[in-house]
Amino acid sequence: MSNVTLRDVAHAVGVHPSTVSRALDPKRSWTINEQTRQKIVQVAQELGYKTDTIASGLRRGRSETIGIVVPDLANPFYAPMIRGIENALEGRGIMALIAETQEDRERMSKVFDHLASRRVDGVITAAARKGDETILRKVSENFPVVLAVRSLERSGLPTITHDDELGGKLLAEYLVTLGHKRIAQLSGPQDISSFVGRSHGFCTALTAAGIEVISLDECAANPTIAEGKRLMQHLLTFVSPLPTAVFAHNDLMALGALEALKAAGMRCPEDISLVGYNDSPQAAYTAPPLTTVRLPGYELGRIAAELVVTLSEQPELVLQNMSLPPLLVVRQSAAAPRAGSKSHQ
Amino acid sequence: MSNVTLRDVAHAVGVHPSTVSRALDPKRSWTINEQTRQKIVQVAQELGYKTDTIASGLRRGRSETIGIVVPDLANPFYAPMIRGIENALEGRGIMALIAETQEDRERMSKVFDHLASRRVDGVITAAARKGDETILRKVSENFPVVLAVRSLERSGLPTITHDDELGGKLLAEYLVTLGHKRIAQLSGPQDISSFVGRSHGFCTALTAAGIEVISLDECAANPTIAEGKRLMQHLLTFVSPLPTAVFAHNDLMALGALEALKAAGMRCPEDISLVGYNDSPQAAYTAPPLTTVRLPGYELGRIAAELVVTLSEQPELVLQNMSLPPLLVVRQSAAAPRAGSKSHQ
DNA sequence: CTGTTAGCGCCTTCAA
DNA sequence: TTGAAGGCGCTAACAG
Repeated sequence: MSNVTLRDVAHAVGVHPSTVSRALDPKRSWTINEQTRQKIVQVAQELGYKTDTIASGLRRGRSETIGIVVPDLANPFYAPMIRGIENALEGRGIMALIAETQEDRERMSKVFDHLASRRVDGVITAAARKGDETILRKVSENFPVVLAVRSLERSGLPTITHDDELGGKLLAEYLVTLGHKRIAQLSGPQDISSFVGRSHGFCTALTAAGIEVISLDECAANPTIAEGKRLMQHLLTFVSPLPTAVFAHNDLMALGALEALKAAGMRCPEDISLVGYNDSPQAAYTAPPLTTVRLPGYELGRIAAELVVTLSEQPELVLQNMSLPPLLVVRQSAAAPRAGSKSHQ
Repeated sequence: MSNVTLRDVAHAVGVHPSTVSRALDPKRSWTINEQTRQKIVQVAQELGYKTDTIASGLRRGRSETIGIVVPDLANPFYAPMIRGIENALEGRGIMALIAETQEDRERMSKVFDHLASRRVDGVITAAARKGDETILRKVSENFPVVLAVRSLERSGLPTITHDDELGGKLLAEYLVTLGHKRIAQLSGPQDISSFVGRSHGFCTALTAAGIEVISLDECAANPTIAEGKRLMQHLLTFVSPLPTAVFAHNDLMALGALEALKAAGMRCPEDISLVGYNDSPQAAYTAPPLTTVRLPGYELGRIAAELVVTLSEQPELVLQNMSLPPLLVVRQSAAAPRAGSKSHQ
């Protein structure tokens, strides 16, 4: 039924397939007699003709497809970003192939193979980790690769990210303002730029305030709920006296930390204040609602999409990397330390 | 760099492209002399040859691509389902094009046009609403369309869903067991099968227990946080005496309802018990943690993916629809009604 | 303004 | 076991 081809339409109208092809392509339809064009359009419509993107792509060397690579589909933070990308794309008739690395380099490698084999016009990846430079650089010889959210030092790849350093600083200053003096952080994997940036901004700001951050001797293997929970348990067990405030490097880890807190009979923010990062869609609905930093995923997605499309059309273009500003979102998971807590010191 | 074609490999080895094509296809490589085959495989590897899925697809009439259509990417409930689908697909070298309808029929129509134009081998849609029958039936003449989560009466389309009726019943019985007698529901759109099923199972069970459900005169336009909030506000304003328990037709709506409750100074579950549906990833982390019904998204995704692949290979196959069982997940958003509340009666 | 020709990269005949 | 030929559906280049 959708096996209607250009030839069928051409035959029905009584013209050559090329003419149909031209008439149906906005960029070339002006070369066609207005009357013939209208007739072609009409007949095409009636017959239910739809351009075969595959065939067209083969001929033109473009697939009108871009890849989106995310670390973890279960992390709700990526939903807005994906949406931003798709919204930017749909107007251009481009569709997105979405794949997940699960923070595993081998998987990532396979994913990029698949995407390459499909001749995508470009890829946006939010899954870059230190050590991926070689793979990504090689891949980017075939099509533009845009780094989103996570950057990669000296990879030379165009990057749309977010000022994690400043975000960490905002959080630190906020906790200091509340009166906290014993402050810890639950670190995400240090081969991911975002977490390095957050950590650095956070620590620097606290040091400037004369406070030394309590960091565990361990980072999360992955920035997930499970790891957040594990690290918080670790902290509760081995750190004494306990901190009055904790910075979990993303909202997912904060959720896990919250769980550990509850399991240990500690209340948040009464006993320990907790802050996260990302302003994931669910951060406003946790118990207590999470104080966090907003990373504008939707906008970031839009921009990354526009960038990758531009690059796919003009590969030589060298564009400046872009960094979006963070926004502190104050909710209820952080409060002033109680006198009782303070006395621990 | 990845412009390595069959011809290049053939040239390098000194054989005909067909031979390379055969040697590299597991299903036909047995026709090839083992030595030549090994050499071809090796050279292909060295040159970095990757099958051009586009060209191959054009020739074979398969794109090794399937479409996933969801109503709302921001609904975290779909993440596990998408993951289930992708996991089932990746072993077969199939990739997924993901698109969102935002519960809008025109968008859905466009999405299917795009997918058809890309010659997908099949589509899994979780976005079906009453009235979509015509479009979907027509589309399914071109490639198999599998309905996931939401069914469509007399559409004749293969469906992997979940027993919403039973889910509603479980919730009703649980609330009755807790001692509730004044019970209301916040209904999702009634042109979506899931909500009809939930509502029906819920009401039937309550009627059997001699309780009449309080239903608002209005349903949610969409099953979203915003609509859940609006309906709960509506209920708090116009229903008197207030119910002691409320069933929000999905977790997102429950979140919104929770927000409205808080804004009105009511506590959950002390003043009003609340239950949701789906067991979305974040349901365990709300305040209070949400009592809900688990809809096994991951499994559902896997099954739907296997089904659509099977159908794409054997279109004539008629398979039975499948319905997965619900599971009541008791957390803390529902409790026995307080004496004070009861006295309202 | 429209038709002709050629070929994108692959795979499926058919022939050797 | 391998080669040759043809064409999937489309569009770019060249004629006319």
